[in-house]
Amino acid sequence: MDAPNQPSTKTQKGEQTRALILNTALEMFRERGYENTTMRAIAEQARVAIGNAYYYFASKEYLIQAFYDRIHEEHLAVCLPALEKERSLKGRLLVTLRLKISTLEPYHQFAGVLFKTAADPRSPLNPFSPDSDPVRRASIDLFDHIIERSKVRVPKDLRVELPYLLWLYHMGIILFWIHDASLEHRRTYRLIDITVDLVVKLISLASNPLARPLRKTALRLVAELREEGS
Amino acid sequence: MDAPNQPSTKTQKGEQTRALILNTALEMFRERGYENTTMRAIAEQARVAIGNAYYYFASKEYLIQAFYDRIHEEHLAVCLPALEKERSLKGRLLVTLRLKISTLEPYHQFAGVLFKTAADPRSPLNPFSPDSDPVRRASIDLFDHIIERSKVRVPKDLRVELPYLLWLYHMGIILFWIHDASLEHRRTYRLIDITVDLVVKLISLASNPLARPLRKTALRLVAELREEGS
DNA sequence: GTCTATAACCGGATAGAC
DNA sequence: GTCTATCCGGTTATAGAC
Repeated sequence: MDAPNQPSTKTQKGEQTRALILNTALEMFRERGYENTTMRAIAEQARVAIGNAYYYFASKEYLIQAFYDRIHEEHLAVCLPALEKERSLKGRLLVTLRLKISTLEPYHQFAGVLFKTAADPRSPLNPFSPDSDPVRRASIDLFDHIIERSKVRVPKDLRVELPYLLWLYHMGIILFWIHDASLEHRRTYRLIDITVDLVVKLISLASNPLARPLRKTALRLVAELREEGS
Repeated sequence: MDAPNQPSTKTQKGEQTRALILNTALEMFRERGYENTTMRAIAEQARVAIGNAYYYFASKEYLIQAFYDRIHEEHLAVCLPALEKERSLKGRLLVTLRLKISTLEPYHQFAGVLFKTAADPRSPLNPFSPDSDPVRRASIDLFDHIIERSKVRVPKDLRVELPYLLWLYHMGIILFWIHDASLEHRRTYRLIDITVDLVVKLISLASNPLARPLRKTALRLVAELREEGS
């Protein structure tokens, strides 16, 4: 079952061409920014016809969707090995978030566009949209893995929602990073240090049996907000 | 000192033309949405040349900036009288937020675009950008007024940051509303009810002398995040 | 199923005359 | 302040080749 934006690159060659176009585009985005890179220029640089670019990517925005996938893969590649050495939840979260930011680093100036389109509820690039389902799931799964293989014990009800909540939190960090103009994004790293500490403490507090009623209420609210429609 | 996007409409006639274009645009946005309304169509409907529209609004997006101003004015007009009858902080926040949503109501389907552009750090429409300074200040001032004329007592350090924090909170509510597809946006109103209650309780907790150290830490974090640059 | 080449459409934005 | 003409780039359409 292919997503509508992934026009079934069935053949070997098709796969290659698709990758070629995407790589070319991402490189150009990094170097000159998104707006300054025209579809014509991407096609020319990749030495394909412009129609071909549109054959693989329904629109310029879909190149961004593909970028999400790419980033997630790269992040996993560095993150999973690093996680092997960390068993505390705090350490695991720190590693994950820091590596996420460093993976995104080369694209900082281009990242504004990401969230720009991502914030439109009708855009397929909205991380909550159906089109983003696969990446989002994969990303949430990572947080599930982080909890699962850590030493923490959390109550079942919280355990279920926690990966999603941590994913939301991580989106917040990225949003901050996008706006962060400090040198080497030190403020983002500082924010990570501070908030990871808070988050872990909060989880521990919420796991206390005494906090059960409050936790139930809070989780009901969360569940309600996640619902779609009516 | 005029903002760069407000090309000094000094003359009577200029003021009129500007208003005409803006009104026409907003009406068309409401009826057919932002993307489906072309600058050409706006100009035609308003019976001005397209170049003239660009004389008053540097880009199509700047019409949105003007929309912010307009909404804020309308909100104030209904909100201030209603606030006269409410002295409790909780009641005042409820009134303010509910009226904000109802003021925005006619523009719900067009609102996606707002946050779309608003999320781009380089966009002048970003509510944190210098161009948005006047509206943002005015909006934060409203929250200052809400606290000031209410019965609550909050410690000085918190008092200073509170208007900004409440403004942020209100932005979060709007973001939720934009994504809210429920009938008559009931979920947003429910969210307001629940969270206003939480917020007020939290303020009261944070005002407790025992909470002083924690409050100091939290406020330092907030202050740090607000800083610009380096 | 992939891919090319080319022309055309559409709408945001700009230039320069008046 | 206002207009017309033009540019530019995303996107589509066409028609055909491997």
